Formats: sequence, C-alpha cells, structure tokens
Amino acid sequence: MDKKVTINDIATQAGVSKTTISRYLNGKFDNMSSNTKARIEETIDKLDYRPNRQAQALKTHHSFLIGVSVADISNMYTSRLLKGIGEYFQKTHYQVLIMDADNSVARELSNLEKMMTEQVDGIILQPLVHQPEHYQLLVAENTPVVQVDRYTEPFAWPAVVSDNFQKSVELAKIFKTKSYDAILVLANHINGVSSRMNRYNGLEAGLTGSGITVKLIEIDGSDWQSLLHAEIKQHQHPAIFALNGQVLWSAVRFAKERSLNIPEDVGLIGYDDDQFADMITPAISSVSQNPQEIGRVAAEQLLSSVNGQATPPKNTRIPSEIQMRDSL
Amino acid sequence: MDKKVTINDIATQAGVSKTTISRYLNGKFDNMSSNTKARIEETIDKLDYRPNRQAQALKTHHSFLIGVSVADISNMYTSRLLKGIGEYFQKTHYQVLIMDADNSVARELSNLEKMMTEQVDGIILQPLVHQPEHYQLLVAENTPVVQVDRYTEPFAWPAVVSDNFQKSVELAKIFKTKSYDAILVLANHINGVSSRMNRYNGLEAGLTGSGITVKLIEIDGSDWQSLLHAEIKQHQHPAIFALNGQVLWSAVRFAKERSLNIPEDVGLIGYDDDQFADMITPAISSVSQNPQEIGRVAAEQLLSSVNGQATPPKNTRIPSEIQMRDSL
DNA sequence: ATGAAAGCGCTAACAG
DNA sequence: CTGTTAGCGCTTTCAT
Repeated sequence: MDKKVTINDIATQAGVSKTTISRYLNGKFDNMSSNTKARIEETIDKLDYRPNRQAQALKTHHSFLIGVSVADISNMYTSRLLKGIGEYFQKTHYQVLIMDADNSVARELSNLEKMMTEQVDGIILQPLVHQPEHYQLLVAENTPVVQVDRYTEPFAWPAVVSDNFQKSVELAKIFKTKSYDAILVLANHINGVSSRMNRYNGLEAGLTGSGITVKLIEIDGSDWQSLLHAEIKQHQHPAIFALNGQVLWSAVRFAKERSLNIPEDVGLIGYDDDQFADMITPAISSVSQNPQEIGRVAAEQLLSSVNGQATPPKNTRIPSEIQMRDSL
Repeated sequence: MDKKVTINDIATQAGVSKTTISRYLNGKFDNMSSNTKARIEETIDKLDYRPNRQAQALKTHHSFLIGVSVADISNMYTSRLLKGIGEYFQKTHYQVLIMDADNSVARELSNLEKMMTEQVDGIILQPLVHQPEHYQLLVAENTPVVQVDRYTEPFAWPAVVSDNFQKSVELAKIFKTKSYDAILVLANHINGVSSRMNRYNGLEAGLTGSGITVKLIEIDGSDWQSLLHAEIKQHQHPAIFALNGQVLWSAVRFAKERSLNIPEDVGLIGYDDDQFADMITPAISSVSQNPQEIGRVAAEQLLSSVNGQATPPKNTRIPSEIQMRDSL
C-alpha cells in the first residue's frame, strides 16, 4: 500500500518550495523560470502526482462539484437529460454528483441535504415540489440553482424547460382540424408539476370556444382504465393525449387489452416517443422533447451562475416537435 | 451572503471545545454528559450546521465518494443499473459520482483520472476495454473496484454480470426444438466485450454437433443490412439473435423495412426488452436481464471491499430470464 | 468528562 | 523569480 504523493513530495524532489508547485498547478507561469517549470513538470510526471481535491476545496471554498437531483433516474427522459449535462461538464473541471429522488419528496430533500454537505458549488434540480419554500434549505445557503423540466412557483431560480404550453396550443389546432370531439388527457397527478400543468392548460386554452370536451384522467387513481373506457364510449370521436412517455405506453397497452382500434375508435398522441413510437402499428404520433439540449443549456446557465454572473430567474424554453404519424 | 457555520461556531455557542463537538459528530458519546450532548444537539439544530466533507476527508483520508463509470449513460440498461447502485448507497453515507464514457475509451480513462483526483474510495466500472493493463492507473493506486456487466481478462477485480453464457446454452436448446437451421447473431463489435462474447460463445457451445449454422454479423460494419438479408435468403429457417436492446430494435426496424415477416421469414429474439417487446406485433421474444440487481450487488460488494474485507476477484452471476413471445 | 495542540494537503498574502 | 507563513475545517493523540 503506497502512500499518496503530495505537493510536498513534489516540492522536495524538484528542489523548490510548495508555493512554486502550487503556482505551477494553477497555471501561474508569469514569473517562473522555464527551468523550474520543466523540472516540476518532470517530477509530477515521474511521481504521477494528482493534487488532492479535498485539500484544494478546503482552502478555496470551491468544491468543483455540481449536484444533480432527478425525479426518477430510470427513465429515458432522465437518461438523455443526464447525457446533456454530463457532456457539458465533461469539458470543465467540475464533477457531477447525480442523485435520484425516486419520486419521493422525502428522499429528494435528503439528497439535497447530502449535496450541501458535499459543498456542491451549484445544483441542477428537477423539482418534485411546486412550492419554493420547500427548498428553503437551498435558499438559506445561497446555492446557485437551475431548474430543469419543471419549476417552482413563484419563481425562485431560472428554469430550462420544454415549450409545453405552446405545443399544446399547436396540438389543439390539430385536434380541431381532425374534428375530434373530446380530448382525454391522461397523466400522472398533474398538480404541482409545472410541465404537466402547462401541457394541460395549453390544450384548454387552445380549445376554448371550440366545443371540444377536455377531460383529465389521472392514472395513479384507481381503475383509470374503466373511467377512460367509459369516456371513450361516450364520445363520437375521442382522442387520448398522454402527458408523458410512460403514460403513453400505458395507453397503448390499454387500447390493446380492450381491443380498441387506433385511430378509428380512439385517436392517440403522447409525449416522449423515444424511438419506439414508429415501431408499432399503428405508428404513434408524439411530441418529442429534447432533454439532452435541456441538460446542456441548464449546465451552461448553472456554470455562469456559479461563476458569479447573475442569472435572472427566467424560463428558457427548448422547442419540442410534434411528430405526426398514424395514431392521430 | 452568510458565512458558513463551522465546528468552531458550534463550539463557541455551545460553550465547549471543538474536540467535544467532533466527538458528538462521530457518535462518541461514551464519556459525554447528557447535558453537554443536549446542548450541542440544540446548537447544531439552531445554526443548521453541517460538517464540511472536504475537511473531514482531508483529515481521515476517506472521501465517502464512490465513482461509477458507465459505457453509455443514455440507455435503459444503464438507467436501471444506476437505479440499483443509487438505491444501495442511499442508505449509506457515500455519494455517487457517475461518469459517462460515452463509449469512448479516451473519455473513460479521463473520467477515471478525474475520479482519482476526487479521491474516490472505490469504483464501479463497466469497462470499455478488455485488457486489465489498460486500467493500471487504478491498480497503481490500489483502489477497490467492482466491475459490472463486463470484465477484463485476466481477472483483476470482482465482477457482477448476467449469466450470459448459460442463457445462450439454454437458447440453443430452444433453437433446436424449433428446428431453426441458421442463427444470425447480430451485435456491435463483440471483441473485448465479455458479455457479448459469452453470449456468442454460449450459443456456439450449445449448438455444436447440431448442424445449425451460426453466423456473426456486426452492425457497426458497413451495410450489415444487405449482409443480413442475404443470409436470411440463403437459409430455410433462419433466426436472428440480437445481442443487446439497441441491436434488437435495429433488427425489428430492418425486418419492417424489408417487409420480412416475423417469425415466418425469420425468427427473432434479443436481449433487453425494456417493456416494449410485448407492445409490438408480433410480440418479441427476449432475454431480460436484471441490471438493477446487478447494480445493487456490485454496490454491496464494493462497499465491503472499501471497508477492508478482501473480495476475491470472482464473477457473480445474476440470472436473466428468457421471455418467449411470438417472434421466435 | 473535556480540552489543547498538531496536522491532513493545499493556497495566498507578504516578503524578499 | 521564489520562499515563509498562516490557515481552510476537521480529527485525534495526549493531557488533565
């Protein structure tokens, strides 16, 4: 078990003081003889020295750690979000501490506590809770935060999200064109989840005065299938709008089980196709977001906020795209 | 901008020395008056004090950081793997530093370097490279490592993987029963990826003497579609065996584009169905792994290794399951 | 039952 | 152009 090599070892070996080594490490070559510089470089190489991050952090109050809190790590949206975040920080000296709330409010809070203990320099948060007061822990410590996918209200921090409301307005037009008479919005509980609320509200807004019924069905409720089935039977030309990927697949499965024909018996469109939507018959129409870009932009904003540039708590909307296929 | 509260603040406020606070923090109550204890607890609560991890780490040489290096963060297998890992460490005091190699050997190495700089206490590695010498960086520093999904050879560290070889042997039996005459194994490059090699080798082993042709087609090669098509035409009763989820979906897409009927024109089975396999028509037969359990077990093994229990560099095999549906 | 003091590995005045 | 020194926030002997 070899001892770790420290800045002192390098200093001794290179025959200079550790100050000089520190200068070298931090790229302060202004007044360093090329001779010394070369000798240091060589010594570091030879001993395979890597400065200790904790010691640096302790001294500089800069951990170079970024916390990322996601609602549920095991879904496609999250994977791609993380891809974008990781890609961005890869180019920097920051490391990313990813924590999975597993859709538990308690666990999310505990994760955030842990992040604070780790002295993270900033946080990317996909909030589970709508009220900013819930996160006062972060406010108290004045930690830079950028929200992704969803945001608290009133606004506490900048957010990078999809253009949910606008896309639903567009969708409303399509529903009208195709003369649907009822839109059954299928979702997990939407209360307090800004993205879902915006998707729902945008639809209602786009449909006002059209005479088209909008009905929300939350699938965490018991027996949503029967409810949905009844609604479908009740209308001439109904369509399902599924507010996220998992719900979309639940809808497909539902239609299959009840032997409902898509789009004849019921139209279907939903969020987040993830490359599978065009594999099944009929090909499913969908709204495809760009989580990777959301991650990238959020990372970018967070970094500039960490570096002291004041970021106004504003929404950044990343465009999503409506993919019309055969199910609607 | 409020200053961080430190152990000194607590000491002063509570009217004791920081030694005592430290004792409190580390649960050393043996010789502490319940009076002092209560006072400390109260003060910590009031000031919302959290000990600084970097300072602790510097002193104890224990960062409580675990590095996780994955081949590609944006796929289902990985998501579920991370779920398992996170779930386990959630219950401990360790934090998880996830890094995405994005299938780049160079980036993987750079990530590992970064992990070492962060003084991680241990690493979970899904290795991109088969030769352990490639990872001598880790050997040099004597870092505890547990491999997942794949392993280097010769063995350097324990590995937690699926029962790839055995499952392929089972599959071979099924192929025989269904009297296929040719198995077209579809994969990304298999060389150096132990999981893929085991899946392939197991099949060959299970099929020796059966007269059934086995043909490997690597889809990173140019125009694998034509090659595959030719092979299919050439045999009476061929089947495709796709070695991972993404390849499986490529195969489905391929069949669709070439208007091949499954399973009449060609049988199909593949790894990692991820809940979609039974959504399409025909429902796709698949081998479903348990990445979450792999992650959990790897985390467990790593932790005991970090805690000094010598872990023999042995394989742990987590069973996967063959799901027979309509495509084979 | 508690404290004083040294030191983990590094950075940053300040000095020369 | 380089070194001396103090100190970041904590843990840990060694005292008492």
